[in-house]
Amino acid sequence: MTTAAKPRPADRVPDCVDCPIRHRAVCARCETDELQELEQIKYYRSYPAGQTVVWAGDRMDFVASVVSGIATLSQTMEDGRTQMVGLLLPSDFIGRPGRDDATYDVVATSDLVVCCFRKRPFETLMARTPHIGQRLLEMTLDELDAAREWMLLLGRKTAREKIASLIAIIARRDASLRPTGAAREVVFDLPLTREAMADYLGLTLETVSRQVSALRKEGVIRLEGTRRVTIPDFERLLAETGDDSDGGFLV
Amino acid sequence: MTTAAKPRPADRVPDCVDCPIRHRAVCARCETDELQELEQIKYYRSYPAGQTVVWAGDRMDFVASVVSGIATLSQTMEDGRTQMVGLLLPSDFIGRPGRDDATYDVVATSDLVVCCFRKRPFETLMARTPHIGQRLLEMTLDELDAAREWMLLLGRKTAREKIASLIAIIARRDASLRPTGAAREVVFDLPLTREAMADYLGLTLETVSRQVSALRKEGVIRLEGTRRVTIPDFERLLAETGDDSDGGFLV
DNA sequence: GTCATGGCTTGACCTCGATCAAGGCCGGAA
DNA sequence: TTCCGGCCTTGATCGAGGTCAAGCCATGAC
Repeated sequence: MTTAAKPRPADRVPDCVDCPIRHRAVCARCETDELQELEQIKYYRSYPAGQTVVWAGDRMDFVASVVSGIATLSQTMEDGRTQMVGLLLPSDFIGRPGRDDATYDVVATSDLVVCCFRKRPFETLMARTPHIGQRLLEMTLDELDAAREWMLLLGRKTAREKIASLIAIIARRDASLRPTGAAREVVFDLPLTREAMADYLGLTLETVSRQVSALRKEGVIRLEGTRRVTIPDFERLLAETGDDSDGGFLV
Repeated sequence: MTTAAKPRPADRVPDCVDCPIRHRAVCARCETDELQELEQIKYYRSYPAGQTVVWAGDRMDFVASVVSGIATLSQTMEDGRTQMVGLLLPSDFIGRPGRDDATYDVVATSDLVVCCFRKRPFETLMARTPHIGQRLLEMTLDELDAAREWMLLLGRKTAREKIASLIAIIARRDASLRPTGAAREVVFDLPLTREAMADYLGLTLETVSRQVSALRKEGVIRLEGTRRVTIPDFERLLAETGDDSDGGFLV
């Protein structure tokens, strides 16, 4: 369906790292007109670390995709107990086509840049462009698997296993994992405060702190400051997660 | 897009209660050919209560939709700890297009009838029929919301709140809720054993039993036998769930 | 009838993680 | 420099829920 006559925007933005949705859902498979249409309804927003992007219950007139930085998705009970229900990393999707009100709080954990699309036009475009919907279905199914994996963690794992699991997941996802050090060490920064980790794991921040200290004292991890983590032996860490030896988390 | 010339199968199966996917995803919006195609790749299976329908890791060459009965979705750790991650009621979808191996155990909790579709043809049909994918996206997003709501329950609620929440959810879903008794009482049967409830709530069966007894002794619920529950005052039950007063769970 | 079985309840006890409290560390403002 | 506030650590204590154990009750086999 590619129109040869028109210039192809895909050529202008070959890698398109600035806008994951367009890259992952559209570039590779859709034609020029749709790309241009997406271009017209998109805009960028950025938030400093700590700022709330969306409050649960707010009206949302856009959907968005994380470009850089980290955000969290969380719910809070009347009495203040809060549970994080998702961690949003670059390329993750925010918002739900077909729903007008936000269900969760979205908070920027680090400085954050998102690529927004006005919701109505996006929905219209989606209705006409199956690829976008299919890509979204794929992403949603992945998120569902991650949520269910997390249910096992929240319901059945011990505090120590929870901490080990979280560290393993973040380590796996983190870019700096790839250039593995000579000694197969993994080094990365925790993108979350102890409190945020507690909210994610269904623990208190004191318990998080104690368990992190315990893992450090036993040599499962090493710490520089409170954020920078070195994992000398990834297998050993995995053994602490309680997961099956081989793969474990899909997150 | 309806073809006037051909007989419309939708007329033959106006309510189509025997096959929710076809009904909800297709009947109302797609044309004859697709309906007939679905017809050709579908078949029914039934399982007695207690039987495992699919084991995690099994190869799955079908997707399916619950026609009647109740099934559960659960994961088990190496040492036997298990966590239920979903409750499948009639019209719920089983399986994931694009994935060949089952991620979770599916167990029939009551006698169960499912409507299966051979996976490859279903995927092919889906690629050509946007409505099916859209419907599936909608259902998946709902499941994701339910899973996240459950994460709050697992991570932050007390045993008593968990039990109250589960009872409220089941009561809401249950058909016999509608013909509300004169005194606004709600009566229904728990479709789960105490052990299954424990697996769902991240508790032990003893704790479930104790908390159910406590709610009974305090008059929040009444019991006939162990399964049949009467809720004399639904508001009072809701007050025990820890949820916001108004709506609460979307499940 | 009796026996076995599966599902449930209840009690006694213990442990893991929450709670309460104090203090350390570090970076930024004055 | 000092001071302050955010973030983190550690200790002491408490309690919700887990664990272990005994027993109940209904059903079905024999």
